[in-house]
Amino acid sequence: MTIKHIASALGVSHSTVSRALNDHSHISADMKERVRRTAMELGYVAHAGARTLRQAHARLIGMLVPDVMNQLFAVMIKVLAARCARAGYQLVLCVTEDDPEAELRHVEALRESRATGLIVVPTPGVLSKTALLMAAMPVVQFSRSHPAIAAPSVAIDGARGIANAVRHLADLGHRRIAYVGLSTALSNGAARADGFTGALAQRGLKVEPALFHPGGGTIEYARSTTAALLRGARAPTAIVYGSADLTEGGLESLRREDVDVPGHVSIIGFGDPGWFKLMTPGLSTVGLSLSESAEAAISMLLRQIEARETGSPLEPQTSLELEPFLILRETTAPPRAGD
Amino acid sequence: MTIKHIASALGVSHSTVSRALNDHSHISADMKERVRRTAMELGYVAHAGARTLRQAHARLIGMLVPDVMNQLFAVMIKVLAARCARAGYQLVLCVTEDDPEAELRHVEALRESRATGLIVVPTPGVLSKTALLMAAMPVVQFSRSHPAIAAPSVAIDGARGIANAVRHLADLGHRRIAYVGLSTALSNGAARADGFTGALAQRGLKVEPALFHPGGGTIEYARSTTAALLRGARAPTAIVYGSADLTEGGLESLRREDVDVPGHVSIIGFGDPGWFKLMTPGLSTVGLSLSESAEAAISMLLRQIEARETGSPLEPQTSLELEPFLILRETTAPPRAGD
DNA sequence: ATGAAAGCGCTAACAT
DNA sequence: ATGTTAGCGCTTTCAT
Repeated sequence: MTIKHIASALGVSHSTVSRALNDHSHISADMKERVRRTAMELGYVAHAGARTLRQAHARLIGMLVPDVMNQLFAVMIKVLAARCARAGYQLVLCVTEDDPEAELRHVEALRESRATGLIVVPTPGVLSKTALLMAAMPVVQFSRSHPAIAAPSVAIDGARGIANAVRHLADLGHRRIAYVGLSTALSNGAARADGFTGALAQRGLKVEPALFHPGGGTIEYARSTTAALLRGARAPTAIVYGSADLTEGGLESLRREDVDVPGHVSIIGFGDPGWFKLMTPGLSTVGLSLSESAEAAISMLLRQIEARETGSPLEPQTSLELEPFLILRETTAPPRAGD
Repeated sequence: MTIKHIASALGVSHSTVSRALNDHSHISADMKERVRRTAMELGYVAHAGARTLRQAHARLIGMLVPDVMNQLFAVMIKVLAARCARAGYQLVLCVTEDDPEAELRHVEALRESRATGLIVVPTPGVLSKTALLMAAMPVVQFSRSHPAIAAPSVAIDGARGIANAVRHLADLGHRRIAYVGLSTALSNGAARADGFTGALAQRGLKVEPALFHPGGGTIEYARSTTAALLRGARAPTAIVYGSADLTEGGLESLRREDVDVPGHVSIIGFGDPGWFKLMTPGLSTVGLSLSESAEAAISMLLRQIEARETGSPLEPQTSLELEPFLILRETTAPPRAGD
């Protein structure tokens, strides 16, 4: 079933059918109607591949994330899916699991599909070939950014978020504050770790290596690190977590060891999935504007795409960092007496 | 940059280049190597659209879900993404938000893209045109199923899961057990509600309309229904929830009203996101084999695709229901004295 | 082992 | 307002 079949069924040329289907202005309303009806009756389904053969791009937008279960990325996907549907794009979802090779394969496939644009959470080790391929399309980096990728980014100002948390604890009287955070190999992990050490310095405290763990992103990492921290000789009186997953792991450990929070240790998490407030006691945390940042990234991408299409000059896009805000619930208190 | 450029750069015909790139057996290893190198150097990127013009399908698999934040669907997406990448397919993610019109538009787009197959969580009101379009491709239904869609399904045996929960509570001595569940307009909602009433009957209890609320799927619905239940004249001594989101809403309400669980009411949730065990007290719930069911659905789809490709007869695929299992933690106890 | 040629379904420039 | 024609980049016979 192609436009040619429709054309011969109607005794017109296939270009008339094409124009009618595309709502071209020089086609009579009557003709458009007849074409649409026959297309319907014949069960015609346009061939997207044939169309992209004649056009520059396919109506596809790619999204590369390390993980779909992460709330931040899940929100991004949700918002992007909505915006894509509205703008007539299909969403191709690629999960990298932070593997640069997988990332490359996905970007190659996206280029072969002639995807119109791309939102990417780059892996720590983006390959040069990947960056090269990305240079050929509108791209926005999300949550993390990589110097090899010449594309604007939208992220959370994690340094500010963590610094706020640390200052709050220091002002409460804590001197031995621990950090369990993302690896500094990640741009966002590095920023958050800097926020931690910076705020400590600001309050005249120095980072104790035994309490500083910017070493991983998994629940398991936070679980074991937290357990070790609690058992350590000079245990911290407060712990700050550097991601939502890490917070979950820490909470598991605290629960398992039946630690008194905030009596024994104060805790500040990162991110705010709905269940944080359901904890007993309610978890204090660094709140993030997830959908705002997702929207910002998508708008940025759409602006690039539009500029490319209209050939307009597009003012150089500047990267964006959204402000986190401290949500104080019940897991912070002055340090235990004697500490 | 097309195979023709590569061809003339090498002084060979473009069909040789095509064959070399596709690792055709009649091409010398040397030629393959030279072609690949020049393709590389010239920055050649194959054109997927042109390829699908000559082939039956594009290497795309579609996934239609109502919502990406739901843990069950998130796991499905994660597993599907991994399997697709492994099998050389791209994953097109479509979010329906349970809107049949949106669902139709997505399926149309998928057909136009010549997607190879589709995993779908059907909306309650699947349009006949949607079903018609789906009939033209390998499909498997996930989590829910709709009679208009002639495709096998993989789901959780929610009736069993809920029935187990209810029996456990009845055996503990509860007589006034409430249910807050998904709408019966959904196939899975209907099954779970049936599981509830069936188990009640089995234990010689009858359903009290005031305690039976299979009316919605949102957190907000569970929050308000739970609040009303607790305030009611003949309040329940136990509440069973019919989905993970509903459980979360119920928990919010219980927390807000500072209800003693399980002293005052026993609670059994549905699903088991990691944080359920972190609640105080630890939440008893109906556990599900999420990734097993996701894997089963994908394998089923891949088998259909393969059968279609080899033209083999494919034994009629039978739908699958996975067994849930009760996870008893600390939110169930015998009813309060005097009840 | 390689080349020549046809054609997949569509859009668009150029007629009329 | 509609028709004619020429490709878009690729795979795939059919030749050689």
